[in-house]
Amino acid sequence: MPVRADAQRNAARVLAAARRAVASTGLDVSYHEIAREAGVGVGTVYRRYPERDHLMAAVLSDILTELIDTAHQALDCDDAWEGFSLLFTGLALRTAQNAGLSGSLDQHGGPTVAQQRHELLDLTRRVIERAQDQGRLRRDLAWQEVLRLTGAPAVQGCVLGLEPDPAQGHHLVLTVLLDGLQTG
Amino acid sequence: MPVRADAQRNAARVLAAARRAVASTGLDVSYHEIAREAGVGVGTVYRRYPERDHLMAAVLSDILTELIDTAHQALDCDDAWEGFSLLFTGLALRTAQNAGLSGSLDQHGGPTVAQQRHELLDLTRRVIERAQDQGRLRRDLAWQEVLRLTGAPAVQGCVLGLEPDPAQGHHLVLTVLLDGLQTG
DNA sequence: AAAAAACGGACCGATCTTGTCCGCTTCCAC
DNA sequence: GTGGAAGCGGACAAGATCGGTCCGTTTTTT
Repeated sequence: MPVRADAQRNAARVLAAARRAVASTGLDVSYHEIAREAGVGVGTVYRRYPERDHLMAAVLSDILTELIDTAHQALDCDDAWEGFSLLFTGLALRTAQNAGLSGSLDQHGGPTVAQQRHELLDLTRRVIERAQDQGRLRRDLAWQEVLRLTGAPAVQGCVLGLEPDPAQGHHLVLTVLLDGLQTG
Repeated sequence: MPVRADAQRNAARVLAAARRAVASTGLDVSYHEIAREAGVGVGTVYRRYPERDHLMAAVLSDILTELIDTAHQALDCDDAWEGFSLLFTGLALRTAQNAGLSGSLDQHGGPTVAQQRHELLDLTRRVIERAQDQGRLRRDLAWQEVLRLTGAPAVQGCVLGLEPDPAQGHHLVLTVLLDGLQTG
């Protein structure tokens, strides 16, 4: 007996809703809110993911899959700087969108997530080192340090009450960061 | 009849605790948590600040006072770039430390806070424009945009699980940002 | 030493979260 | 069609947390 059609549809809805909810609220978002966001009952969410960690692992895996794809595209660019910019932008935007995630990837998420993260990390290192080899990217920063900079645009707001324009804001930070990362 | 000694001591404790609590949790931190942090009973906190807005105004005013001081130091520097770097670093660090504040300065905080913010904003604009006049700071960014960039290092964590080294991390982001902001 | 001032935290009601349970609905096989 | 299994939804119980009060106790001052 195959999986019922409505079950499959709802499973997709729940995962998508969970991604949105985690992005806006953080990893500690409640099941009820995810259910509301998905337009299903809480029971459905609990039935699909009896363990909170499984849900979070699914969400994280979803995000990592997209990033890994971007990393492959970056490696396919002939121009190493172009590839680096592409991946750096992708990482920064994802980080910003999922600011609530913090560093808690370790706790939640099983071996799959760990493996995906390792894969992404390896791809990223290659993108960065390649750009450095071509002399386009500052060499005074280790690749881990460059990576850490992708978190910079994850700005929530500003003490000074300036409206954080999400569309232009990110673009602005990224421009200055990339200019700062380029070799003179 | 003068203010009792223990009352004075506790008032200071509460304000300091509130600053710490707001910095780590945000403006919506609970009175109970502030009391716990301060090592006093909740009653004491409520007695001192019956209105939540008054407490938050006190906290914000405390922070703004420090920043205004930094801004004056910046204007005192003969080298405009040096002054800009000083203020930019100060703003960025404070922003990072108080990431939870978001843009909600407007709601909370009375006229004093508003006035202080205005003063800080004005000083900052002068520091930035002076550096641009001396040809040391990129002119393709309006001063408001430069200011917005100070929020960039307010990184909570990284999707990739790299430990966000608070000491070195900030320094790193700031270095690259400042390099990106400098004129070629 | 006694009055005044301040303190602490138990306590109350309201709100929010986790997790369960069961009557109702939807789907699939025949 | 139709019957029964699989899935659904959301009311509900139990626990945590929050804002805010109140009063017996401690501390300070005179």
